[in-house]
Amino acid sequence: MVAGPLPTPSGPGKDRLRLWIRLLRASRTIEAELRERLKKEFNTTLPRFDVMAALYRAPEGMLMSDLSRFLLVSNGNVTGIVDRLVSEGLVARARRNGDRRTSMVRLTEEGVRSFAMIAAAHEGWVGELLGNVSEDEARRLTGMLTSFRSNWEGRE
Amino acid sequence: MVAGPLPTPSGPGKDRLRLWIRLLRASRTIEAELRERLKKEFNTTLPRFDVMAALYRAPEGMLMSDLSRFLLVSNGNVTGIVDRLVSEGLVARARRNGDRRTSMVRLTEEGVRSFAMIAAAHEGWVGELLGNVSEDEARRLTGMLTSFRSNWEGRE
DNA sequence: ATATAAAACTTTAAGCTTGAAATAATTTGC
DNA sequence: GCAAATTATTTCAAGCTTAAAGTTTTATAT
Repeated sequence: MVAGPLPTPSGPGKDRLRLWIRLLRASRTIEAELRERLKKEFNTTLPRFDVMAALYRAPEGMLMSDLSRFLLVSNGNVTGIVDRLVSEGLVARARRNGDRRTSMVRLTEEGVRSFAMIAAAHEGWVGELLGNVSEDEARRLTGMLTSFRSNWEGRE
Repeated sequence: MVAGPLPTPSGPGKDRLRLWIRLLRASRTIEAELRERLKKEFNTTLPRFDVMAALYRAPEGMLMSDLSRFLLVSNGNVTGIVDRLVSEGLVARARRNGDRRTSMVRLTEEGVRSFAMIAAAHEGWVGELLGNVSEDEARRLTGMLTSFRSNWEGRE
């Protein structure tokens, strides 16, 4: 849904539709640029970066279900991404004694080192790509987005 | 990149990073909900909807390359989606006399009817999902997003 | 004219994504 | 204790996505 159904929609509710289209186009444009740079500079992907970022925040590890809930993606999806990260030695699964259904997933030492480097570049890129948003404006926008995010928290 | 590298980043440039994370989470949350409803209510997908929306705006048709540029996705991607829409009778390709490399892609009559129905529901959903954003706030947010979109237009 | 380059698409391989079905382990209700 | 339900995860099929390589057609430069 990058496009609106009509060139310039108007009428009740059209302002929200237009907002949604802009929001989506903005995030897709930035996302595409970040994905390209991750590939070119670090030979990695956005989903891998997402998973590693989540794990970096949780040194003690996360359950697969926590990961998928946090990343807003399906369970099966995370399985595949983690599989690949494990095969590259960036992530490790550890079976737990308590509950043998679950496995704690965490970054390896190499994973931590690797992510730290990528994250630093990533932050710089975002700063660059959003360079024409002033810090003040960024805070205000963030506030507005947060306010309507709260309507969604815990939904299902 | 739904997650930040640290729970609460702070320092120079962190406001833009936080904005980006919020932007991405907001659009992914809404996107996921719309995708689910498109599937449940109309047995279709977001990419199909995107393509049809673009074609609905252009009754005379669009070139494949125009479509992919407009939708911000790769050429090969559009080929597959259009293939499926053609096989379902919603879209038609028409070879042009002038340049035999290109084909004009357009909605069929059934495609137009189908899209009109889906688009009406879609607009309602967006209105609902962004219900707690006032119309005025929506216009202001749209303006802010547009201003930094302009930095990207025509980039490559 | 004719090679060369450019343009418009399609194809391909690898990976991402979902929803649904399948497995396995744990918890709950009798 | 044991069947039934629940929970955590993986597997699967279908479709989406990209970048790169391949095809066909058109434009350009000798």
